[in-house]
Amino acid sequence: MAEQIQKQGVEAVDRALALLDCFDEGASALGLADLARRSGLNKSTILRLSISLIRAGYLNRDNRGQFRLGPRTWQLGSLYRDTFRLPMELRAQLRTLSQSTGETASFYVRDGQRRICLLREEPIRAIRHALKEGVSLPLKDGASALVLRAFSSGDDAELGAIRTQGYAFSRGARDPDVGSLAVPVLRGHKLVGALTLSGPINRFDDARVAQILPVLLECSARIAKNLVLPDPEIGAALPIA
Amino acid sequence: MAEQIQKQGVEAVDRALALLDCFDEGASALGLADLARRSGLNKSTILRLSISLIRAGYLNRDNRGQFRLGPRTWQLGSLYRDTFRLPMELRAQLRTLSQSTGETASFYVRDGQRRICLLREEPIRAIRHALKEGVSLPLKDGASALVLRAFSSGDDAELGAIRTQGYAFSRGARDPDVGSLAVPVLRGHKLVGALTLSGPINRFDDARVAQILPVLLECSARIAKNLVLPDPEIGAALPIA
DNA sequence: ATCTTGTATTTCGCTTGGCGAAATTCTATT
DNA sequence: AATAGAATTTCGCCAAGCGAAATACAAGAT
Repeated sequence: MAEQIQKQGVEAVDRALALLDCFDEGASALGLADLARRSGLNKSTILRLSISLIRAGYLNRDNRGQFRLGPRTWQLGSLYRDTFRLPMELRAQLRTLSQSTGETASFYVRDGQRRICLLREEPIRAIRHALKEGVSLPLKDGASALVLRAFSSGDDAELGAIRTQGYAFSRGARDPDVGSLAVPVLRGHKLVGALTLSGPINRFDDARVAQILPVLLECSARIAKNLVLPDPEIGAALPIA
Repeated sequence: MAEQIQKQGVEAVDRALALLDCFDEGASALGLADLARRSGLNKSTILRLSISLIRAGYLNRDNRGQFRLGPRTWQLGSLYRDTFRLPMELRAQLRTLSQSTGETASFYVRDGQRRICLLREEPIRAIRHALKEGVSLPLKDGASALVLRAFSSGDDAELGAIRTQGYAFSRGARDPDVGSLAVPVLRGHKLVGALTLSGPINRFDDARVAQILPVLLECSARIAKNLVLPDPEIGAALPIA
């Protein structure tokens, strides 16, 4: 009774993608040895895989032979973002929202059983919620998670309350230091994403919420007005299982 | 003397990445059959490869079984973008630049023998230069290409002129309908990228250039001032050969 | 209800792609 | 020159993964 884990997929591809996973904020350039250490792969394997990755533009090698991410990642990512057919002013809206409230404004979309931070704008302020674009978070806790679930077709349960009040508020649910307030952005009756304001928990009390909620709602309405009509028919993807 | 093309890299990886290439503006959701047609791969191969791609988040299947790009693409892309350590206000700067001039403002970086449009902001105007973020263009023609080459270490030749005048202007070099004006953004003496304004060729005559060049230069200076000091040591990547 | 057509998924035996230890070459540093 | 650390190439063995074909599923049409 050795291994019961079901192996599926294509090994070589798993490994190649694992190489890309080696990069992160702190490591934007990695030598062959670094990559080998981080990925646990044999150097010759890495070299072989890298040929394919480089050819396709996902990876690059600079002057010194260091590996770096390639431009294709950004291109593909942009394509993914465009999938949601968001109005191009959305970013500007987030920015004004962030400036007028002094908190981090972000836009989340649902992807299967996760939520993705598609866009984000931070205020210029010492203490603020630092949030990286692109991060994938669980759909379990947090104001945006609640909104995304409450307004998704299918999913429902006791989230009816949120659906009627039209917003969600959470204090320290996912991260004990963070408070957040989220409202849905709808195209007709279909959910597009969640518009969220978040910051240090102590700044998010009931009084403050009462103060910023109207701003948030008004912004959401403004965004919805600018959504192009053709519905991309995205529909919540199936759980990645 | 059959085939002389040198085969290298890992076949399975090439194929998996080829799957991702099947998606584009017009095709954000593809059925298995579509994918097979576009990629030329066997359906069972696609299914097998897709398991790995889905597991890693590069691909997704929606309710109807259609394939879509997954969130990891955006995450990786954002990581690539952050590699350049650009000030977060850069986007806002582009926006004001675009608004005050009425043309498309963009920021290009060099990546090997190509230039990548990292960020872009378009004006709200009937006729404008539509440019997609993430696109990779040759380093041959266009104002931004000239700037990127003129200010890269190593590369030089007769581009000295551009280096001394501090900007490049091009009319219809790459695309016959487009005119563009570009200036470098420098961190110390090292090139970070090119700041560019582009639009329909007829709006880009000498008089106009004289008018917008100062705005562009001033914007570049403002951006440079906000660049965080630690140089990421990017260095032009080697040609993809 | 029964065909029909298009699409998706699973099976399975054969073969070739690709694995990785070790040898080799490159490039600093002392 | 000598040493060491990193990058690259070689090559024989074997299982990973290929794909044709069979099967299952879904949606109209009759």
